[in-house]
Amino acid sequence: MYKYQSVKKLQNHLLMIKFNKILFQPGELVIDNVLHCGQAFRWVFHEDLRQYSASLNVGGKYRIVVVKQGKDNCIEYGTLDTIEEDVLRSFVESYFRLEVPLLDLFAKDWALRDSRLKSKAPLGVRILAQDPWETLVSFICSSNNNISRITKMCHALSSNYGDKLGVYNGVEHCSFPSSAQLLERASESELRTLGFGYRAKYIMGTAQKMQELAKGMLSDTPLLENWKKTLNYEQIRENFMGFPGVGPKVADCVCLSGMRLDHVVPVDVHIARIAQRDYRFVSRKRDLFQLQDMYKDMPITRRKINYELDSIRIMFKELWGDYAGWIQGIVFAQEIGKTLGATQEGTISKRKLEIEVKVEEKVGTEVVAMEIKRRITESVQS
DNA sequence: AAACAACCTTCCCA
DNA sequence: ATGGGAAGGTTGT
Repeated sequence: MYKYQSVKKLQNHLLMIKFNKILFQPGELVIDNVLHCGQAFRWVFHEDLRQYSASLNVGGKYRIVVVKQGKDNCIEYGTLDTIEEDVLRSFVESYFRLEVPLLDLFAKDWALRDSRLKSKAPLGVRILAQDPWETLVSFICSSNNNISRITKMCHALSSNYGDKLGVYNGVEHCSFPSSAQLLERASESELRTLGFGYRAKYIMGTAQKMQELAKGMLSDTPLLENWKKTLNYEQIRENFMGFPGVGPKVADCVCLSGMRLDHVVPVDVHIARIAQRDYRFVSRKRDLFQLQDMYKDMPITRRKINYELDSIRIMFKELWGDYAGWIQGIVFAQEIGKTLGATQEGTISKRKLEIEVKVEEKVGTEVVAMEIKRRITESVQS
């Protein structure tokens, strides 16, 4: 009897969350695809509610945010927190970069620049505006690693070393730890016992380096945001590669998904394969010399860069333009397919799901949607 | 500058 | 069932 009541109470509590909507064109944003394409690792999927929840840095403070895909071309968002409605709304808009017109850019710019894209659909895949410090640490975890374990590691960081924020639908949410909190609460050996492997040293080293850079002043996200005000992309990347465990790929991921540098194309093994297989990329001596000259005053970049991969990045930047990183996100998602997510029990299961196709309205016929789906399945298998 | 082994752990697949 | 290989790389030689 009591049990039943408490369950009832819990459900009522859930219902008390007020969801608000943000409307957009059909296909502008497909949450399932965006949150599973390997740029965000701490969203929890609630299968029963068809909702996602996470703790996110909203204006300098981590808060629980809940989102779900609405029925008619919209996202619904809510929170347990006491945030003013317009603050949360503008946060969600900027987190999903809704000011960027994905479909327009795709049709009127990207597909014209690159005829290979004409046969593809953006599938609502967007680049997020994530917290820079969390993005930096998350992608340090990503090196030579699979998404399943990266997800576990990011959750382990917040639940072990972050601040408790509250429970949503049975899932406890914690903030992502600051560099100071990591230094205070974590250690390399403990991280190793938590399964971080050799990345344990990188994470503690990066937290340490961040504290040194801050010199007691601004640190973490505010410090990294300041880089954007005074430095160009190459300088920002040079700075990021000053952290241990951060090479060109990780630095570029943080630039794109944490610093909103939309033209940056992180070149991993898959993008390199696509460049050679689909775009007939061959490195040219002249380009490599040019790059060496460009980086002559950047010692860290010179030490860590792979010139061949960097010239792939530049090829795509020149082909795809100011939003090259967004196109990379779309191409990558189609190459890899959707992989996994966290369920409400906290268990993370590998499940090779097809990318959901929700572009029927836009494209028109179901035949086209089927064709896209078939192509994705093909690319996942290969 | 470029190539290559080593690196932690987990998951997948033969 | 059991073992090699890969996973959105980085580091040191």
